[in-house]
Amino acid sequence: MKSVIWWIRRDLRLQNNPALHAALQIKLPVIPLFILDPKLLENPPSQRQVFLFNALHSLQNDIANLGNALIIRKGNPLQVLHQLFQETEIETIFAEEDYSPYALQRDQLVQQAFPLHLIVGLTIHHPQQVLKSDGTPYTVFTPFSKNWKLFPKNRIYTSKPDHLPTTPMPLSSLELPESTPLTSFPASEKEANLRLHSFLNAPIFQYATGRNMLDQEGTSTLSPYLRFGLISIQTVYQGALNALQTAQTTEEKKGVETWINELIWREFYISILYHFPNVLKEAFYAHRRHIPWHNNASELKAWQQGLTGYPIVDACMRQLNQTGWMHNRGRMIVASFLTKDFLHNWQEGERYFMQKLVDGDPAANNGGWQWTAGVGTDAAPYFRIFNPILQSKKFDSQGVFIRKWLPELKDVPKAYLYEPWTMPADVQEQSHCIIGKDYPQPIVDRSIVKDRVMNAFQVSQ
DNA sequence: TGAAATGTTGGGGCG
DNA sequence: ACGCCCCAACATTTC
Repeated sequence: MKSVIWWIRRDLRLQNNPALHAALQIKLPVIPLFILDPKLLENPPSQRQVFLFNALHSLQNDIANLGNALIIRKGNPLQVLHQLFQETEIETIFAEEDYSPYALQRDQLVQQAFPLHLIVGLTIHHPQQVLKSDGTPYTVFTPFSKNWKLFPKNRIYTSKPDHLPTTPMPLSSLELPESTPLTSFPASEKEANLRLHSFLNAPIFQYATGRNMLDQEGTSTLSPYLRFGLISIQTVYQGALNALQTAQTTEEKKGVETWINELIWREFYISILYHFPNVLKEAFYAHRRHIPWHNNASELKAWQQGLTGYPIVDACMRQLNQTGWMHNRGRMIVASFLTKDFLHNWQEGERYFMQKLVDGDPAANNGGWQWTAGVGTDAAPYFRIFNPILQSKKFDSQGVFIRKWLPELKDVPKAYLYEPWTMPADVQEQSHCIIGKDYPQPIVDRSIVKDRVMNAFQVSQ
């Protein structure tokens, strides 16, 4: 008897899974397969990889509860599939389509050798679908989002199947190494659904303002779960549409709409990477590819470690280092700081974020960095420079966030918290925080920043 | 999904 | 009553 492979890549879930749904339609035994591709594995493992392994463990349990077994194999996907096709009779392979340059190339090679059916599911719309009237891709967000909203949504909603027909012959599977759970992001499909629910329950209605507050839990924190598909974007989007129906005030409606916009930003950057894969190597705009960056190695290091002397920057970086996640407002602040205040090449920041972020996704991460640096699609103008002091006063108005991540500033009075270098010597002593010893002097003199950025960007034109 | 500089307006104090 | 100045609040411009 033949079987069907459900090749799992970025869709580690049972509920509302279009690829699994398609595989079940065939009415043959299903082989749930995950391939550990050495090209995508890191040593030592990043927090993202730990999250992935945790999620695989969880999926393994969920699949076992359906009377089937998740098969994990290690190696080049072509070779792994070749081996499987020799071990057992396989009718076809179903997988959710992935649009990163590496995934596209990999799947193209697999398709030349095997019957691989790619199903749309990573995004609501295929990147080929939302195009300008002349057939070329959008490079500006607003018209993209308008058009995106016009397209009818293909809604395949499938609840968790209650049975997964299994092959009569057991297939061998790799034992996953034990990995400790990430405290901030327990990796299971159930957790993803819980997070969506609690977000839709209240925070989404204040999202328009709440999303900016560093000291509040105003965001969904779904990004790692969407990154690996522990929840479906369709489920998430439908939840938001339902919230839109129940929104009472215009403010609440605005909150929901703002969040939906963020989901569209996600698809916008996936689309940009799909149509312009070169953005992973260079700035989207040719005239922004030769900026004379300052690129100081010790400044980069201070930024990475959260030791720049600017509290909000350091707090955000330490949140990233410790949890593998950073608030979106924080990402903008620290990215602006690296690329503008330090005038450091955005690609170095992009790389560091990819190393550290549990939700690190090449499309969104690249898009965000090019946006902040002012070198990419629909980018912030290059002269838009975030003032870390103003930003922290605005979005961490009580200083709760700074104190949480910078224990050395715990006792610093609020009046000096945002600019600790202004503390008189006696106050430094009283608050057990000697500037230059317990907490660094600010590394860059912000009064030179704007001129330096303006010069660098003008030279590059 | 800036920030700072510059411009405009309007209310109140005051001679 | 009126003009003048000051200045905060808001709007516009500039990078």
